Amino acid sequence: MAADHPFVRRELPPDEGRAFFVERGQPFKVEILDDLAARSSASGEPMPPTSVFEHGPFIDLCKGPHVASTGKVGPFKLLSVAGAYWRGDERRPMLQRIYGTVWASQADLDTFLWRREEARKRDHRRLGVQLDLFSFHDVSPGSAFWHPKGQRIWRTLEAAVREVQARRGYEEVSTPILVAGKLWEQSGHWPLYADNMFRLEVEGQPFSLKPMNCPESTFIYRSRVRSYRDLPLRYSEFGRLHRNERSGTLAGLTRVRHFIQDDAHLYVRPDQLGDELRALLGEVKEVYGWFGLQPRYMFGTKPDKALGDPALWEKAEGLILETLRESGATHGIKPKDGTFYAPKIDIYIEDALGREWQMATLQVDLVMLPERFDLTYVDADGQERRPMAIHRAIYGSLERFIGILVEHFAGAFPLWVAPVQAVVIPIADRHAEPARELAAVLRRHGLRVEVDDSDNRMQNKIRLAQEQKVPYMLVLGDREVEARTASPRTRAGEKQPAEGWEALAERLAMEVRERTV
RNA sequence: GCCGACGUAGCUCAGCGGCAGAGCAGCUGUUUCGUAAACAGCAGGUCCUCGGUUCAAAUCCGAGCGUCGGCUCCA
Repeated sequence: MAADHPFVRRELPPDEGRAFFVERGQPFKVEILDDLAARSSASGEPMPPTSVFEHGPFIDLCKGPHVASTGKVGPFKLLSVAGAYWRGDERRPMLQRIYGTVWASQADLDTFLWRREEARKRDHRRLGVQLDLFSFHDVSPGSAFWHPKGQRIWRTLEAAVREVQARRGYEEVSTPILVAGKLWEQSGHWPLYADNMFRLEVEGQPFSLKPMNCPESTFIYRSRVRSYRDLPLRYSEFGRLHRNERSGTLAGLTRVRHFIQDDAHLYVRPDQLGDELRALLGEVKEVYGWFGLQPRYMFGTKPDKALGDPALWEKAEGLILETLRESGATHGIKPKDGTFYAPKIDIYIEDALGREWQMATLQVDLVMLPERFDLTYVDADGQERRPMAIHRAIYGSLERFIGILVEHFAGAFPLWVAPVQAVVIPIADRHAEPARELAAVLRRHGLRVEVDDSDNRMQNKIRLAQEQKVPYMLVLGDREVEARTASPRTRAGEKQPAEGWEALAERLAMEVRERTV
């Protein structure tokens, strides 16, 4: 780079260019040239000349453009080395790829690296250890072990969505984890997805751990004759799922083999579809609002290999689009991104670092559950009709959702989610008993509270609570014990005026109830 | 699954053929303290596992497992 070699573009006649790379033993370059030749002969256009760039002793095939010389390359840093399949095809040879980043100025490069470092610091795998939320062990790769504090978060999120579901007319069900292979033959998953399922044999019969809940919920639907008056039926299930992800793809909580979904299946009459979709969009908005997240919607339309009546698809797609439009929500369209049995709406969010994540999903199932499992209801005219099924998950995988929350908040969860909402800090031993009394008052208001009655100094107790990202530290010394007050300090470092115990408890409980972000 | 790197105390890491180390955390004692680290002592190990090379292996080689960065996959 210091040598400042100029990049020189040269054009060679196609056959000469090809011969050049053959001679140098570069089969991949030759393949690209042959493809170009094949494409131009197919389109009838003349083969363009082969353009190469050279700088110093190095000559390579490239369409360009390039910067003028090696000295013009901005501040850069090489980041990593990894294998990459030739032309992205795993059946083809793997090449070594070197990753690097180049910026116009040193300041830009520094900013990029700083952001990268920030992301590393708030990595949920790192914070999960630091905050004692969960761990991973090689006795069960790809499956989280939830520690008490992580489980508190889990339970809190679960309770919150249960509350919404109860209010919105869901009924909770639970179905077996271990199911016969014939279920997946019926659903159509067996031939396609058997590799992704954990399979085992029970008394000579194939069984599997369920990778999804949907087929089993149809057994509850079919357990009796359904009337048009029964619909919509909304079955929610916190289903424990196992998917045999390939070992190299596992990553913390975001890509696991075992997870729990806040799943639900809604069985609706065609005339109810619009109302249900509207309600579901409202549900998504409500739930994501608790975390200050703005959902964005992506409409995935009919893929080429879709099953079912095209007219039905068209009708469903029309309804979805109309519902999205009238909801006023930001939405885009991903053509042909639906599943083979359903057009769908995927929900995306952007986190605090500007990264985009796919979260919830709503699928309008026209085929799989209704037809493959032969679902019917008796309509007003006495005729048997097919219901539609909506698959929906709001958090999606709880594991993944919590992982994303950890990174979004950098471990500093909103009060209502925080596993420890307040730590009471007695300054000296003589304040320990009143501190326990204060904690009892707070717990009566449903708050998750700990007392740090260790013989550490107050400063150290604050530091520890700060490291655990506890929202409130309640300091208790002679003055507070005398007045039956406590001096709150927030994890942002703000010192709040001393406050009476009962008033403090009510204030925090209110903040929890309102799910303030 | 594929390519590459990594795996040492609970955590973060050093050591890289010749006695197993540090800081933090833990335990014990002293200290009772006013808003981000009191002091001292003690204890803590299958150096991921198995095999090989060597007089000698945490260290070198091979295989397996796991993790990380990518690739592919993600119904």
